[in-house]
Amino acid sequence: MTDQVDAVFAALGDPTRRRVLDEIGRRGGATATEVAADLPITRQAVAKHIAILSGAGLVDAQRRGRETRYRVTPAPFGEAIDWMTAVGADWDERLARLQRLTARRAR
Amino acid sequence: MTDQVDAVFAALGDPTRRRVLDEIGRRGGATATEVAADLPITRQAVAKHIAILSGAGLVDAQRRGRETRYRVTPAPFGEAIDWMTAVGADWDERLARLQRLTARRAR
DNA sequence: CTGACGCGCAACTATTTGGTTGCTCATAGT
DNA sequence: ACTATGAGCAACCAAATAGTTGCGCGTCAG
Repeated sequence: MTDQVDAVFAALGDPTRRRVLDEIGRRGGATATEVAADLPITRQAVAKHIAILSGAGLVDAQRRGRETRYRVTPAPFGEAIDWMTAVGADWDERLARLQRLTARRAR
Repeated sequence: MTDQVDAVFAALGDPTRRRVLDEIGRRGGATATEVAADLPITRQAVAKHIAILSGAGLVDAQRRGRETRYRVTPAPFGEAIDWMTAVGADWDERLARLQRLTARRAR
């Protein structure tokens, strides 16, 4: 339960990892080597990051032939947002509105 | 700019740190020693975590006498949510709705 | 004034982790 | 069949960091 949220925040905690996810999202899917081309790190480093993102359920792999293409699956974001609104809802009217919105979708 | 988002996600990346923030939020404000009482770590460790949370603007300190009481200031959550919705909006209808909501409040 | 309580700072340790290089394996193209 | 491209190990390195102990300082109560 919180396990999922843990994984999501841990995954998003690293800036490089967020850039990787961003890149995959912006392209509407990409391979590890494609992403690595736009970042100052090696393909293996990207692969590691993607593995972690995948572990958090934020990314979805589908191998076709010799290439593995990844897509963003932002569903787990919902729980992360839920947690944030739960912690801060009393303090901020906008967060309270978000809470109402996300609470309805829960389950 | 992204600096703020960086700090927020980095701060939330550690599970213990989220528990600290959670504890402060649930109590509606707390001191470092109070939080440490409920966690399996020392007061100093908690203090360090709070320092990082404070650096991210997620927590607000006010010293009164010999005790320093902290409150949650969840405003920075907004940018974090913005980032998430931006990455995943195409893929998830609920996120798209969140994006519309948060985009309006930007600035 | 004195003792206790709470905070902040500094030094040090151990683990995590982001990144690299080097290799092997499978698939695609010629 | 041969070569090149892309992915998946595995071992290794360096830096970051979560946590500890120890100390000194200000503040409240008797």
